[in-house]
Amino acid sequence: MPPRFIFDIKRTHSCGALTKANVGESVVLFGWVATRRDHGGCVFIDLRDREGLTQVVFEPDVSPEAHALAGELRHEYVVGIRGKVHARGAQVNPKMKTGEVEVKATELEIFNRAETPPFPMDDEIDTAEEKRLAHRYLDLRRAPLQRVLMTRHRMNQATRGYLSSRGFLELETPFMIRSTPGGARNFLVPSRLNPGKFYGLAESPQLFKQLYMVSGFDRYFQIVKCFRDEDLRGDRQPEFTQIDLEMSFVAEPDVFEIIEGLMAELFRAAKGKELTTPFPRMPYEEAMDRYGVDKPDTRFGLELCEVTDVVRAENGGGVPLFAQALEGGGIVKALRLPGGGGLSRTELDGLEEVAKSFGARGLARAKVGPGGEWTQSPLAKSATPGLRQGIHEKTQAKEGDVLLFQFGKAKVVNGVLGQLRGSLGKRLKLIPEGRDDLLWVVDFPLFEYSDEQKAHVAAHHPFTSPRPEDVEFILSDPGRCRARAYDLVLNGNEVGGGSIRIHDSSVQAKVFKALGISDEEANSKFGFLLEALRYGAPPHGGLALGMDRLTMLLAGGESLRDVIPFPKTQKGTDLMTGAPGDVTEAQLRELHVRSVLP
RNA sequence: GGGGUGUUAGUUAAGUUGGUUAUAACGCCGGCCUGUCACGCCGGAGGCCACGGGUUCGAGUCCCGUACACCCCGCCA
Repeated sequence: MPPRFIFDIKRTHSCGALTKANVGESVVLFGWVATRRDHGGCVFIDLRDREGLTQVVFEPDVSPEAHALAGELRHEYVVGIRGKVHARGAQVNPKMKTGEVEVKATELEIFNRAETPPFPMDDEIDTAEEKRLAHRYLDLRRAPLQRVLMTRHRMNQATRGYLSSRGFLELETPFMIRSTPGGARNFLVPSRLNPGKFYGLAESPQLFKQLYMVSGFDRYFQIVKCFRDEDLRGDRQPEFTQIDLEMSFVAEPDVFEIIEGLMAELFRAAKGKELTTPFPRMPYEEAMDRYGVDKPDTRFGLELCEVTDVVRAENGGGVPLFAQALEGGGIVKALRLPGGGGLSRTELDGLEEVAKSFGARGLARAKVGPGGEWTQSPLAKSATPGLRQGIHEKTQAKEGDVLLFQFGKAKVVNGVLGQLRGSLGKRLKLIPEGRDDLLWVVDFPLFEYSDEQKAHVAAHHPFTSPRPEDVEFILSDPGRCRARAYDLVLNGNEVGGGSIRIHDSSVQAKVFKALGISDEEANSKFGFLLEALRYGAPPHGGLALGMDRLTMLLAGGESLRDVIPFPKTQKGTDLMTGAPGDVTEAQLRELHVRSVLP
């Protein structure tokens, strides 16, 4: 029996490995046919594996058998070849990593033929994402996706290496846990053994990592899946991965130092870039004031400017809408576009549409003329000279600028202008290429008032420690309490968040009370935590990084779907497997579950 | 839950004021070709115009609904 590929003839190189140094060697390559160029007399193929491409030539005078069989090759056939490495001489292809050499095949085996793929396995394709997701295993053959997943591997390895070296233990936590109130909606898993009862899939390992601290493990980390049954976005998937960690006997600077070191490792692993540490820190209030968001993109200016004082000093400045906003306890803010006077009316109308899409009722604006007058503005007629001058001073507006205004409730004003600023940054190309800005946003409020629930809710989560000096206000004036919480922001994206936790059961009980969770409910749902905190819990805190989002930002990608191997669509379906799918009546009966369709 | 965009060969797109047989490129199939690497040349096949209604003498085109995908708001402690 002749020698057989795989069994007797082993692979000697990857398809990305051969160089001039290998000329003259006999090599064995396995891989996929990326392209074929059949000249009749001789046949070229580019053979592909995850490491790259190598040109293989079949010539009748080298091996008539291999040449004949090569005529049958098509895209994506899986083959093994043996042959000798030759220098290409004058035929070098500078576009290929292996372009200085080629392999003249003496033997060819077709391991598997392939149907014509629904789309090409090229680097750049314009095939609809829907089609790519339906055949994700083919999409993943493409080099850009392979590169992303290799980057992800390096990031995972860097995380494990770095955190282990800093004394963290990689410990696991359960996915199937008790469903908890508040926060993200849980996916529910019916319990066959306990009729009518359900597990919730963990939205994060939060409580378990705190319990590890109570147990004395001191430092924990995990690269862990989390599950949230909320509506999807380009940057939100129902199951996603966090780098989760927790530390005992620490305050904020200790967590920051560890994370800054980790981020430096991740940037190095992902794209070989060196970061400057420590990262700047910005209070939440300042972020909202200057940028209108709690995750500011500091790579460009275009900061918001509050002009409420000016309006008040001018008694409304002749603008009834401004005056009304103030009477209602609202604020007035402006966004100055330097040189925005060059924008056409249509372009400005376009901006108004953008603002409206973010929830604005309109977008008052004014072009600043040579004498400081306002033109093309609904405010131009009524605004007093004092108002204009005051606003110009505050915003440093000059001739040729455009001022955009929002007024009313601070939340809406900041929301609209903040999002408008972000969209203008991209649209006007204000973001310097290659720049990465990392910063900590600190001093978040402990509670936020929810209009919908007519109650205070935890701004971060209910286990976040208040600042010690604010503990006395937890029940009397919750809005005043600041939290020991912090977010890590990269280029305007929240990539991580965490806090110093409550390690005192009486403080924890107060927070539950402020959140409107009764003693009974707290004991029933979080009794184990309150109890654990009574048995000697160390001061502790930690943070979780959004691994997918981080990979997207570091490896490049428009959406999380570009960095998750098998992602869900916006409706949470898997176009390849058809999940979620039907189940049988028998399965439901066994689970004591009945489905009631809308 | 709300708003927007889209759906035409395997893929990406074109398709005029509603009017004969729905185009093109790439891919695919067959033939030719010994230096290509976006190989080339010749020939060919391939369509429930997303689905369901409606208007009309006539619908890919107009109207209504549905499905799916994507983007945004709400939501995501």
